[in-house]
Amino acid sequence: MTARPRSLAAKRTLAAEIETRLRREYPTAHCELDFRTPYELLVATILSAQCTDKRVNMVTPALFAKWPDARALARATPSALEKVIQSTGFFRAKAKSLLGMARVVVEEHGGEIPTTMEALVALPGVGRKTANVLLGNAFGRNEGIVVDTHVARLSARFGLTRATDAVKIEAELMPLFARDGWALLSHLLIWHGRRACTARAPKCEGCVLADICPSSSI
DNA sequence: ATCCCGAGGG
DNA sequence: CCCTCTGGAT
Repeated sequence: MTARPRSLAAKRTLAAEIETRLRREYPTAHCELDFRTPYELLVATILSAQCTDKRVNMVTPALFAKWPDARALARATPSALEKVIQSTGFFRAKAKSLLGMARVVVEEHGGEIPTTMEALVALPGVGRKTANVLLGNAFGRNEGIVVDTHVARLSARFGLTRATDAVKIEAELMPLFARDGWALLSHLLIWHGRRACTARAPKCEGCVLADICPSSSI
């Protein structure tokens, strides 16, 4: 347990220590979604909202066998698609997103998933979080830190950020970490947020960051 | 009951 | 800023 960092320098020092420790704690942290192409990762990521990656991985093999790329998916009927993805929840909204996404990809990008933040976010059902996952994990880009609820909560607890809006949190967070490796860093923060730094009843005992955390209960 | 690596819409 | 969309796991 420590005081909340005040200066930019103090925040950077804390951020670097957090990253070092998390890299050591989770040497094999990686994206748990199964995918072989950018198209597959985009579909899987859209399906992963409010759903575990395990469950997404249970439905995607059938989905990709039926609709192996955006051109095929664009021709799917909503009911057939809904049937396949039903167990991931929000299935009507997700089917609508997937179909709209596939159609825009075919009509405006020649059937290939676009590789820029601007074009990705313009796709139906694709927000900043999903776009960041694609950029980091499918295109090897390094354009930002993925800010989801876990990253938002964890960085707030460490006093690294004050904003509640994801875009502002990202802007506050990026200057604090080294410029390379944001994709891996995002995974580490999310991973730790899910496993230890949970929303309710965080597992501070045994947390590798407890002694440098301003919010730790121990 | 409560939570899940969100996005769109009012 | 609020609400809604949904099934499954715990």
